[in-house]
Amino acid sequence: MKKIEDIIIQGIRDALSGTLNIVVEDKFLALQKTKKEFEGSLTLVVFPFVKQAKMAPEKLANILGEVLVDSVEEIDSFNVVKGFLNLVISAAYWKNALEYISDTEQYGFSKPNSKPHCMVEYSSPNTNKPLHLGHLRNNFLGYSVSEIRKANGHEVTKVQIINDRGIHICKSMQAWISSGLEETPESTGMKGDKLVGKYYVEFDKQYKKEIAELIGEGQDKGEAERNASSIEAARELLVKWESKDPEVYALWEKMNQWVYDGFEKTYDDMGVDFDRIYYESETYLLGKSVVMDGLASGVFEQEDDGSIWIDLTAEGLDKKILLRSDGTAVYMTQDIGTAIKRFEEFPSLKELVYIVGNEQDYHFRVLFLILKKLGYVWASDCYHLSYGMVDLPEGKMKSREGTVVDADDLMLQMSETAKEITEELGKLEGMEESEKNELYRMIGMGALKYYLLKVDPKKRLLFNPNESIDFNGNTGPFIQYTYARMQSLMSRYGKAIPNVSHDAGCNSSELALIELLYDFPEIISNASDGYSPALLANYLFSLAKTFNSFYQSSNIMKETDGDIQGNRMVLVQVTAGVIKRGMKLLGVGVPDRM
RNA sequence: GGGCGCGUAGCUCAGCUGGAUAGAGCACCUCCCUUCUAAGGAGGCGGUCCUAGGUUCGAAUCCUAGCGCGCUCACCA
Repeated sequence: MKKIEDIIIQGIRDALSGTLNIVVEDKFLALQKTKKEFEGSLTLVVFPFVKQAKMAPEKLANILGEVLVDSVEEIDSFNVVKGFLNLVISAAYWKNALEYISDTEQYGFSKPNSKPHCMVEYSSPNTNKPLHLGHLRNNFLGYSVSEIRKANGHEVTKVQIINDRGIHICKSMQAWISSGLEETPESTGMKGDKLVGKYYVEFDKQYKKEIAELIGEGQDKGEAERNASSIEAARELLVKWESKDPEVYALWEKMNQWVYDGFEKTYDDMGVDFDRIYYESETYLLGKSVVMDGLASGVFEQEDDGSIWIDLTAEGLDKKILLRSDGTAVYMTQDIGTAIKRFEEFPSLKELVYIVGNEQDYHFRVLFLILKKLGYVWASDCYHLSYGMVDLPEGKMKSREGTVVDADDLMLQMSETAKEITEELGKLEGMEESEKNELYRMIGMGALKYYLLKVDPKKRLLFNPNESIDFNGNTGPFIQYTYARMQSLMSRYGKAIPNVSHDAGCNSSELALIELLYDFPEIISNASDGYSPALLANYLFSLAKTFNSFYQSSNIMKETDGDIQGNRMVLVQVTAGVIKRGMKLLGVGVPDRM
């Protein structure tokens, strides 16, 4: 189906070159949506070429309008306000559009795997702590960005990297050992990640205590932090781990496994998945060897103490360490190795997207620059989707102050809230208990995911745990509710949805809905190119709102004209389809009733 | 201090590569369930778009400076 914008632009171009005998640059020939308070669907701003036309804006707009109405079949009428030419598109065109939408399978989506292969890295947790609210935003974003890109035709590989080695996990190990309790998830009934996290907290407590004691004995802060016996023990574990001391390695494997088991449950609850998992312990050695190669080729330089650096001062950045003097790897080392490994493993890869918080902006600038300097041409295909931190009303989440919002707790709480609200409304008569529970989860998770996804990823996000999350207004449940209403209409209608009738008239609320549905493909494309589930979320909200308005103003079941009723049912069906598939891209399910 | 980012209604946010009287949701106030699910709809109240300059026919949007906030500049991750 030919896009109305293209038809009109062509018409305008013809009118300009014909009647007015001027040629206008393409960039000025952009149509915009007509503002609500004016009549029409699309608007041309004529200011940019009044000079060329040597005419007052209004006169020019009127002339163009008249020519367009005559020459372009799809334009019914026009009106001019100052230099704005508002065009009214014929109902016939919109009915054709509706028919096209209704007849098009997977309307709005592009052919699978028709666009470049893209890898999306998200989640990327450390293995010493359970997942929290920040991870939720990360995971929901990563999943949704991936699904949106798929819908837009990209081949997508979802990956995560697990920071499974390093001093952090050694801290948990050290606290576990020194407790002497031999606690396991089985013996305590705790989720594995929670148990390991508990020991991380305990380590920190003990460590702080020792520091205070050492300071009391007259050491300065830096000394005390270095000399505390627990950190020395943890450091020793790390050294032993690197030399693959069997006992330490076994404990490391055991405790990491506990964490993985715990994470798996959390990922399952989140509804996210991965095609490939990378472990830092598997990639840091490659990183190290690449750094050594870079040293040999002169990209990097070595200090007297043996540490290896890159000097980026010429690029306006600083010097960055790539390998410690004792030869051990830093974060950057393994990230270099991991990126290379990925492009080797997937030769078709055309893009690597990192979903990582904006606190690491600098890290990724440096990483991409290093890869470029090392001569990897794909360095420019790497993109850091830098999302804003999730803040609480009192500021950052701080584990020390116990303000970290745990992912498992929050998800559970959302389902419970959904249950309370649903029971209060009491609309689930006759539904099975298990079905109800599934619904509560769907609504609770819908609220949570939508809440975290509706904001532009790049912006910081404020989360107020007390006010929690709304179920009214611009929310997931609002959209789910609208969908449930549509399902109710479909079952009430009780017969097959007919084809679009071209004879039936269209009221304004129907037209508004068709026009929005018409935008869906462009929204998918924009959300994909801009890595922004928020664009899709806000679109779905306005679609739901527009539907509700239509629902309220145009009674369907009571409509006596069969053609009109049929067209309305087509609208219901098509809107439901767009909402369902759109929400799925956000990772949110929609219920048949609620 | 250097670098990066942000500052729109009481609150949370939309406003894409400049376009009309700056929009939603929440909160507050009016109406609308003997009518397809009121988790809904219709309307009202509410804004010097941080400030000051500049570019432009036109600036919330682009440029410069200032103010405020955040992140970052580790042999941490």
